[in-house]
Amino acid sequence: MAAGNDVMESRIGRMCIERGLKMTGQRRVIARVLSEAQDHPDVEELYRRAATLDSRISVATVYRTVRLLEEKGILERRDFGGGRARYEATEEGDHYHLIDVDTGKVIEFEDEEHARLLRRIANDLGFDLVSHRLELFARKRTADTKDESPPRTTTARPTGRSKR
Amino acid sequence: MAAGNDVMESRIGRMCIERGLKMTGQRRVIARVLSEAQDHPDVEELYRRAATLDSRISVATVYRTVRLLEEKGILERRDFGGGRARYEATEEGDHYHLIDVDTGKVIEFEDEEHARLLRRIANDLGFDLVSHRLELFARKRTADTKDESPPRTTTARPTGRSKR
DNA sequence: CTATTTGCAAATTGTTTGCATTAAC
DNA sequence: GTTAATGCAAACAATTTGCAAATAG
Repeated sequence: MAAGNDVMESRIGRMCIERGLKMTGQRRVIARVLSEAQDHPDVEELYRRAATLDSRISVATVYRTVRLLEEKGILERRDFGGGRARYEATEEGDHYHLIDVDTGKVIEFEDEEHARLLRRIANDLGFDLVSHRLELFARKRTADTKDESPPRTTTARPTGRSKR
Repeated sequence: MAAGNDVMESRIGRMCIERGLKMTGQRRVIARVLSEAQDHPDVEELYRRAATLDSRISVATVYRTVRLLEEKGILERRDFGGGRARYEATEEGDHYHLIDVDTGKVIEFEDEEHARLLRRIANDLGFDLVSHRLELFARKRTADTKDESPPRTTTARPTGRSKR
């Protein structure tokens, strides 16, 4: 394995540079943490992970950084309930989140049909869709539950990333 | 016009009684304010309106009351961004909100197809849908924008209530 | 060098809570 | 009467900010 795990700028670090952001030590660390996150951490958690890599970092800086990166379009803020904002790197194409109400685990999925439907709805009301928010809160299906949904074929599918 | 605007219990006031809640003066006032609201007021706004009708009322009571009514299923809490919770009376059938990003105005709409689609998505992922959240953020269509949506007929339609 | 960024602690914002007092039922 | 509800102010949790010191470019 060849991965300059300390010399090379993280993916998000590179994006920061592209946008002309000053790369301080703490910013680089936070960028790395964000680049490596496979979940949707809140600021507290980001701070914890960042502090592990470099202890001279403060929560205030984490707050300032995520806000900055959100403004730059590098990050997206999510609200899965529970009062604290959670973050994930901006990705191509919309995806949505299903939150397991029992475990808090977050599952991502895509759904083309859905995105189209929303755009149409806004259009029908005389608006252009700027953005939207969708969260499903659900519970793992119990073995016995019979399939009651229409027989139509599915467009939904998990994107693979599974979350805390 | 015949409307005992002070003698009769408001719609939500009646619901409180049905569920055996003790009807204090302030609770009655808050219930009336909620019953008459045609929008999605936050606590601050509810407090302002309630205080107009009866000044001996405190924000704490408004907070306690909306929480109570939400637990009782009489009210629903919404989050349209902006940090504060907003409330509206529980209604039959799901409806969604489109927030005009320029004016902050909220438009409600229903969409049967949509609700079905969400249930199916959860199902396909192996879950039973417990609840969901959907908000559209949009901008009034500029006159020139051509219709680019599929020619299929619409299921979305405004429910009539238009909001702040 | 100069403009930004950081740390720290204090400040803000939305909301909750403890406790003595008041009011429903 | 008793139990629950209220007001007030203090407590909280998440996030923001002022300012002097540190640092990237």
